Amino acid sequence: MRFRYLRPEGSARLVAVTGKRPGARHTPDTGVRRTARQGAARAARGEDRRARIVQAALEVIAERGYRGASLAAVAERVGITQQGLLHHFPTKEALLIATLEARDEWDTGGPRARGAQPWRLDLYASLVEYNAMRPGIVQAFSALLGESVTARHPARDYFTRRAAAVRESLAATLRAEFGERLPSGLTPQETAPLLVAVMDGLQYQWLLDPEAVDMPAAFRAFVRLLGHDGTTGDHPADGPT
Amino acid sequence: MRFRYLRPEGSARLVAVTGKRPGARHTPDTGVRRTARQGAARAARGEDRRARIVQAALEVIAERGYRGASLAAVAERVGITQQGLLHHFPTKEALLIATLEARDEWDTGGPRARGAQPWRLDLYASLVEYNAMRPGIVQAFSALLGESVTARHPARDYFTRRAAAVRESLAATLRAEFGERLPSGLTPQETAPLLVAVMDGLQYQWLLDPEAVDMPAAFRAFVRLLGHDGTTGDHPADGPT
DNA sequence: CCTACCGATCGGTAGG
DNA sequence: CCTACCGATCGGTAGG
Repeated sequence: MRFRYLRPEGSARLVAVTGKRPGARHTPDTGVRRTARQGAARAARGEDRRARIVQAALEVIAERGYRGASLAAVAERVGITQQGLLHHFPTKEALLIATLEARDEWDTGGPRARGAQPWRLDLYASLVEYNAMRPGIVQAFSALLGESVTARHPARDYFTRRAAAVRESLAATLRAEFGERLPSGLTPQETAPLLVAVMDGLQYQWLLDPEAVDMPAAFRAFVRLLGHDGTTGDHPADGPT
Repeated sequence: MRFRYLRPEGSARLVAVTGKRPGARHTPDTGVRRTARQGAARAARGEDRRARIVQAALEVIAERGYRGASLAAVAERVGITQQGLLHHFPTKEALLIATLEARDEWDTGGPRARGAQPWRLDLYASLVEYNAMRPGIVQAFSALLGESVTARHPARDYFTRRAAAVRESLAATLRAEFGERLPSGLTPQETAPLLVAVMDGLQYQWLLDPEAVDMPAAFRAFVRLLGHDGTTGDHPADGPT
């Protein structure tokens, strides 16, 4: 499986552009004292390489899960050796952590700011719609969430904290929009875990059978359900997102 | 982790009771012509052994997922060799299939009858409550569901079909209870995938943080949400299950 | 970031 | 030809 949303350019192409072939020794500046300019360029190349490794790790995790993902497969996809990979990420677990952190940065448009104001509810609907356009990332994180409930999984703590944080953020969002009681009669505290469950659960149904499940539409239906107070008629239209 | 809900008796105990020690050769009936009675007892012992292997497989899958589960670990837990295990289940995948089928039998009290009438909605609430008492099984199947979205996973087809079947059954249940439009305004077809998502999604939150998430209460809140028509007051009590 | 490796363990099969 | 296993080991691959 390929994830074009994850790879704007093929790694083989990029290697060709930089004039670097797999198997070639690094540029022959050995023994030459490095200038500041060279150091900066080297650091930038390292950053780029790490980002491409994380992308490749996401792809391999999507295909085989974390336990099934070999460092060799990730390295091959990037076009480096396994030991080259271990230069940037000293252990498999370190690579996983970097991969988990990368998603948070994509989702929030940067490292999550401390004390950031809670999202509005329609921002979650937008996120679900966005996710429907990047099945590779959804697949990787759904596989990781599933694995994370097994014993001593390195992503367990991440998903536990994340779920709690999203529940809290959602409860605050619901409280801001509806107060202490939603039109449906539920409290924000009761509703938040249901919203998280719907988001996670719909992803599995959608990944397994995209034809059968319209994930964004189903999520919007759930949001409608939350706001429905029984007085807006029997046949509500698609309503505001 | 131990699953006392999965193992009413310890396997080591059972071995002692039957007077069979691991490593002992089979009973010395070699060279003696088998009677029909001996054949029947032998077959019964085979059935029991297969059931215990499936239980052990569920435990190991709960701990390590399917890809991480080794046949050796399953065999060790049963107290037989890996080759003894492969006598009963010729491949790892055959063992997985047997494990998946076993859950359906437990959940429905036997192999699912053809054309069985749809469950009532409160039967699903009971199932969620029952599941809260057997975290091991929930953990195994949550891990499998997560893995199943990865490439060429042997349980993918099972989970795809199962989700579709449960959606259909739930839609029929909702149609029988509410007709073509629920009090909330949603249709049975819109609601069914949300119910499946809530059941699956709540399991992950509950497994990761049982203190933070009351799975049965959350599911009951969702069922209330479905039946709520905006006219039952602002503070509905826990309501009928 | 390479070649050259390690201790161990994988799913599955051999003959008896 | 069946069942219920055994001790030993196959060719490959895992993370590091």
